[in-house]
Amino acid sequence: MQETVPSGAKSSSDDHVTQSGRVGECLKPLDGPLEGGSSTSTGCISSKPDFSKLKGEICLDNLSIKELHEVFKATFGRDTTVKDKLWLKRRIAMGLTNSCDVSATTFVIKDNKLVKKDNEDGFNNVNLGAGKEHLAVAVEYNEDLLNNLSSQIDEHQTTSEVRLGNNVVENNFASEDLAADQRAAKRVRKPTKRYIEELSEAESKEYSGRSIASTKSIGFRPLSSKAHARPARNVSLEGRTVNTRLDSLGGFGIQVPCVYRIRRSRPRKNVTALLKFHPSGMGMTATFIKKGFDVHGSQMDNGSMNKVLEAKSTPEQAPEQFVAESKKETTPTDMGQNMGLKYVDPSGDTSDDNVVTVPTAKGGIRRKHHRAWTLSEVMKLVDGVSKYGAGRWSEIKRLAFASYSYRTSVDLKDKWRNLLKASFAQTPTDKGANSRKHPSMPIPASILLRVRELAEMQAQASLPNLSTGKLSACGGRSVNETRPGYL
DNA sequence: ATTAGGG
DNA sequence: CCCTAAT
Repeated sequence: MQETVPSGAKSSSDDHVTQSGRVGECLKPLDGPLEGGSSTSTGCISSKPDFSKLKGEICLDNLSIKELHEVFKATFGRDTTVKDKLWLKRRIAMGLTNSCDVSATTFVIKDNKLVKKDNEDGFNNVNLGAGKEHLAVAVEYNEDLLNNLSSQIDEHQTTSEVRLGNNVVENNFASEDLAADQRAAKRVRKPTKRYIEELSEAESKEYSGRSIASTKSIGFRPLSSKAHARPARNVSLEGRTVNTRLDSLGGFGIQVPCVYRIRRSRPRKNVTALLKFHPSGMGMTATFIKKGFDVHGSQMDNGSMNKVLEAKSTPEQAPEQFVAESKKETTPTDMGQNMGLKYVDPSGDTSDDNVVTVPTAKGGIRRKHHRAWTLSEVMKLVDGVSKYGAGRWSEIKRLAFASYSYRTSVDLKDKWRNLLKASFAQTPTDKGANSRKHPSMPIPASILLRVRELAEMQAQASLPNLSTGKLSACGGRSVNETRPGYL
């Protein structure tokens, strides 16, 4: 590919330089666009940054956009979509020189310095001292730090006043870039109040420093605390945190930024539940899910072990907020396996949750809680409705579902709606019951029946004056006050 | 804060 | 389940 870029193809402004040969900064790039290009030439498809691109003198002016992209990748460890040549050059120059001072329009990088080609300085700068290795090392180092930091940086540059030496410059650029890319990708909608609430909640929990599972690796806290100028403001939009995952790419130890989402937590009260909280069900495999289901079937009495996770080993799989802190040490796969093996304690606490990632049509992925309704829960719901009437869900929740910290009143309502639908849909024909292919939810017919009865009663109760006309407008207050279960 | 509905 | 509009 690189041969397709003849020297003449570039602007004519440069070619004479090489002929002068006085210093020869651009010589190598022209022989083979980049030193080592021949050795790596076949693998243009390689997805990992090729640091050999950074060796030796770099004459950015002679590079095609494609090559610039490669250099960019080698420099920053990530791809860019920017097509602007000048931008790329400047950007790379800034990255390599670790400085913003790249006012020049032609770029030759050498020994960590920017060399202007028709400048006498170039001549004086010929001494190739001990620059090369330093360059490569420096790049890698910067990259590392950069990713670490930018992972903690919220996308709105709250860190602009952070001082961490020269690297700050670089980091801000990185985040700015990242933000730009994402903006181009998609404009996410503003988070709702609830999102923000729960996020901050999750964070405060994090800070409250509960003694979490044994394997919690701290690692990130100290750094992050430095990185945030304003921790309170740290919550990024749409509830995502950017973390880095250590990729073992070709032994380079490159850190690839990836996006996690903090677990959303429903429980707002019930502190005891929170205390018993423990991470579980992370990185489950398909077989594991099955296991979980079996257990569920055998003793579907507590709401704790209905875990349904997608069988993916992707990093965003990790459910709990500990994800934010566990990386570096354990690769995602490691973690998944460990956790998978030690799936623990389906004992009946009503507190833990789990997260499922749901692919969105727009390409995004979002996580949602999912907790299968157990039979006991359904029963409680049903007789809760029978007692207090459908619609009085806050009541039902408070009285009949006190022990279940999840299951908001809205959940109850939704479930009831679904039950109604199910009960009315399936009953007419008995065949319907048999025809269900999914072993998912047996749906005890008895309950369904009861649901239907209740539903009818509710319906009648809410239409008082049409019936016998005896009780309608008399007693307490509203018509809803009637309690079908007792009347 | 709760409810009712739509998605 | 999630998200919103109405109360």
